[in-house]
Amino acid sequence: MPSRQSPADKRRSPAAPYHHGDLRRALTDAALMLVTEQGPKGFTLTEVARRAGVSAAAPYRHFADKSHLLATVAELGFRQLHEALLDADRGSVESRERLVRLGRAYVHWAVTHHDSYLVMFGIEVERGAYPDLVRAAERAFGVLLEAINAGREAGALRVDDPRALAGSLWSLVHGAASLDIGGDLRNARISTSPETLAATAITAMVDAAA
Amino acid sequence: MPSRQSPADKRRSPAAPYHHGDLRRALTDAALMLVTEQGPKGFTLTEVARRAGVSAAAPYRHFADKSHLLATVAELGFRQLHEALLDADRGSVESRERLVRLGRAYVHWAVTHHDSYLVMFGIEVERGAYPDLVRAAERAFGVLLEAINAGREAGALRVDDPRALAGSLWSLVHGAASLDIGGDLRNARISTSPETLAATAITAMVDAAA
DNA sequence: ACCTGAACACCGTTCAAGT
DNA sequence: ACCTGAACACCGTTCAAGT
Repeated sequence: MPSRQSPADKRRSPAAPYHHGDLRRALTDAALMLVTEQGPKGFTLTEVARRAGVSAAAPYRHFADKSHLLATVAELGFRQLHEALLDADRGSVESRERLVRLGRAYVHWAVTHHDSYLVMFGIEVERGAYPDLVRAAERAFGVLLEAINAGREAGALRVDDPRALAGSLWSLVHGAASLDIGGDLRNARISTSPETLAATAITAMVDAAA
Repeated sequence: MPSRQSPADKRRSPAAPYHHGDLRRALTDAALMLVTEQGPKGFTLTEVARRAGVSAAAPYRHFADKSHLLATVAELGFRQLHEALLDADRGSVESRERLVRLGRAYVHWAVTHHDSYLVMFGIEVERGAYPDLVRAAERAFGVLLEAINAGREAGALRVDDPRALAGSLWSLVHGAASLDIGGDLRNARISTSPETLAATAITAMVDAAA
């Protein structure tokens, strides 16, 4: 039998773990787990509530609707991706090497977190409607932009619109990741890894601007 | 009042337009219309049946499930895209010009048929499970592959794995189209059109292999 | 303030029954 | 052979009612 608990421990009672706790947090945790387990297809608000131990109506106290909860999951994804890019950016000096590393890291994070990635770029969440989400995406994008600007200031890159180059590079890595995740590269019998697909193209693009 | 009809005209009777006709065809037509009207989000098998004038259960005589019908819509999309690529390929001779035109045409078709494109590459339909769909996609991809092979045989392109180059180019155009459709380019304040984003990168990639 | 229970509208899917 | 009608399980969402 469970040991007696003082009133201060009420929130940790096995019978009612979250009802007095941080339900919002519990829901996002459960949502992230559900997404990585079942993918975005099997994602159900009812199931998330079930896992958090609350009724199906409870989430509406904390999120406007299902999209809103998914947007929160997507935001967490962009934060993680941001960290992964910063990690990859450590110690790089030369522009080409730096951009290739960032590209590889982007694709690698995406394919190893494909379910999160699908939520981040899927049609279920209208990204423009969630300012926090847009900001999180922007910060991740900023790592790429900074690498380009650094190369430009160092004279290694000759480019009039850094955002345009960043857009081309982003298109490339997003495309490679998406086609790999969707199984389309395999269906087209392309045996090269999406990381390498991106890396060789990045090399060509950077050299063209050198 | 409607004019009398002979028994042979029964199928055109206003009260029962499709019940004796080609329901399968009527359903794919209605599905395509619904997708282009509401997008893949609002796509409902029940609504498709409603538009075709049949009960919600009727589609199951012709399609295994909702995914199967969507796969058929996706297949039609790949056929259209294939045609658009063939059109763009007419009269091109020089490799670089040819690949840039194909890239522009791909992105342009995608963004002007964004709802079809989302079905073609969305998570609702597991493409690998539909051989006809895979073949249709392969044929469209083949236009790109042929352009690369032609350039290689003409000595204009120096590339050991044509499928790898094709994969990089596909990643680029798919990424540019997807980011544009999802509103992510706008959110990131990238003002360059996705067609141009792709075109400049393609030029760089082809030149690197020249 | 936060959560439950019940309700509503709607969907995907199945199946016995009609023609 | 092809379609209907009714049914089932399940969802997203709302709201009055409980604590």
